[in-house]
Amino acid sequence: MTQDELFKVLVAHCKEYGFIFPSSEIYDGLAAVYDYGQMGSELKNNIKSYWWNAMTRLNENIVGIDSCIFMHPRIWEASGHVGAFNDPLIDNKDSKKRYRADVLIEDYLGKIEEKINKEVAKGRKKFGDSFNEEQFRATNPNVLREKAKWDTVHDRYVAAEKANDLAEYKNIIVDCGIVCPISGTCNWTDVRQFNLMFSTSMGSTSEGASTIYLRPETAQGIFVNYLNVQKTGRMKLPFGIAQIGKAFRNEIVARQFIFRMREFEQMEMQFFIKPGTELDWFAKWKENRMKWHVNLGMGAENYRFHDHEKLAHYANAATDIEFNFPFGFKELEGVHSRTDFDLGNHQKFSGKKIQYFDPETNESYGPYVIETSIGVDRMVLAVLSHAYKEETLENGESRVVLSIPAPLAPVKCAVMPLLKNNEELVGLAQKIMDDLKFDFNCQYDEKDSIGKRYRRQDAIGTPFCVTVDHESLTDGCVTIRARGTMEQKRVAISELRSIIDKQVNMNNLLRNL
RNA sequence: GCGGAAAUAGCUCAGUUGGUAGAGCACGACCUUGCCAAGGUCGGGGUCGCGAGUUCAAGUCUCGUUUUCCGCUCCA
Repeated sequence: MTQDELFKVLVAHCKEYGFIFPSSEIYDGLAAVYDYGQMGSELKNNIKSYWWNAMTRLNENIVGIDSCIFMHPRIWEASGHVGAFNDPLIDNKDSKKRYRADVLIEDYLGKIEEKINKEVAKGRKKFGDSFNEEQFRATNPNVLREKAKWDTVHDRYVAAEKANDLAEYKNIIVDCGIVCPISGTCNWTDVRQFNLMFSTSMGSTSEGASTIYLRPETAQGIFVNYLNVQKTGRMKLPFGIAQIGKAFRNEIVARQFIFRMREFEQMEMQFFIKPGTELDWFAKWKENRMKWHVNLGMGAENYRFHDHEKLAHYANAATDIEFNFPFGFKELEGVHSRTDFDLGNHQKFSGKKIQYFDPETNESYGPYVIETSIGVDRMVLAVLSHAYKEETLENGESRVVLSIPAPLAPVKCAVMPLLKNNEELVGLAQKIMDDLKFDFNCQYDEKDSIGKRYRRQDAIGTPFCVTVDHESLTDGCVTIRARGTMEQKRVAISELRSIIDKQVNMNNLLRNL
């Protein structure tokens, strides 16, 4: 099976066994939005819990918050999202190429400048030492003609930009005869604005309403609460704030199942530090985060760092932790050194002083930030795509098994009576179920043959199956069967809890960090 | 967003030159069954993605639309 086929089969498996459904499916679905089903939400919760506890419990200087999706609109100006996420785009209908309309016009203006410069150079050559550039520019007809053209276009461009007049952008492009460099034609679509942020309005009356955005990242909720947390938590640098929450991006193309969705969930931690120490902390968090991933036991060879050569406007160091998905190594988590870009801008835009008074040096400064940011949905996909296996058994039959790391598995244990028409077996199985359900997510199943029930549990990644037979009624023992090896052992009912706990308890994972 | 392909039962699919929708698996009930799925009997389930049009008649032809997949594009 190719990786491509594997991916398709995985998507089907996710739907069939209640992990992930297309959103609004009975209404034909909604593009690039997916819902988590009864199994998927358990898996997702377990992943979040592994991250949250690793951050907030294992680090005394990291605390968690839960900020809102709605935030003051000015926050997105301060963060740079309003500027950077708003591009006027235009397509050439012949070459099918897409351009930024403003860039096309600026390039055109640049070409006119080039022409003028050429004329000036010609004049300089012609007149030699007696050349007076100012006078030449003011009198030469060729220069004057080009300069007039430049002025007209530039004025229109500036006005259009100021008024955000998309139709005028297109008029300028058409009027100037700007052509697509690929097709050479002037066959353009209308200019459209692609704002990656979703917006809605707050206020119940239309005249009193203001536009607010659904957050495109959770990080800003942490930055705007920096002062609150630092003061009320009596936090001293270095310290971190962790958060798990939904974010929304109106992606032009959202595809690859839950890898790129329009509504997604992030787990972000912003670590505040003294300026100048950022590269040390950056290296430390890189290592720390990689350890968290590898600790799940899905194979160190399936992860790699991808250091950014080209840095975003806010960063002075950045790396991705990539995972070997069925469609190749792709970003799973980002670790960024964000300098004081965010806090500094919030200080500027809000007018509130956002500084840290360092009691050791008696000086005040704006903290620097190391960010770790991981997509929960990508993490779910990483776990599922790694876990999915089709095995051929010794007897020639095949089984589908999800080798999900046991602490992350949605169901930890299935309890089943060997026969369903026996009141005693059913009664004992239910008694065991009632006992274990306080410690683990358990499933009771009495339908179909025992082998079939085992396969059903394999397909959702349940680490243990417990089977009650006639002997159990007298000897107090049951058969426990392991997902990975399919091996069965006879154990005392009283030991069940500790046997299962050993494998599925998340604290054992955390202890290895 | 552009181009191409696809959409029939929960799943995988069949359905002839247009003539009132089928199979296997799955699902439910009962029987059978002593540990790695698919034994028996009976049963439920589809306005063929949605909306128009052509036609005496549309799952089938035409147009539109939605969703998915592939390629391009985009991804501070």
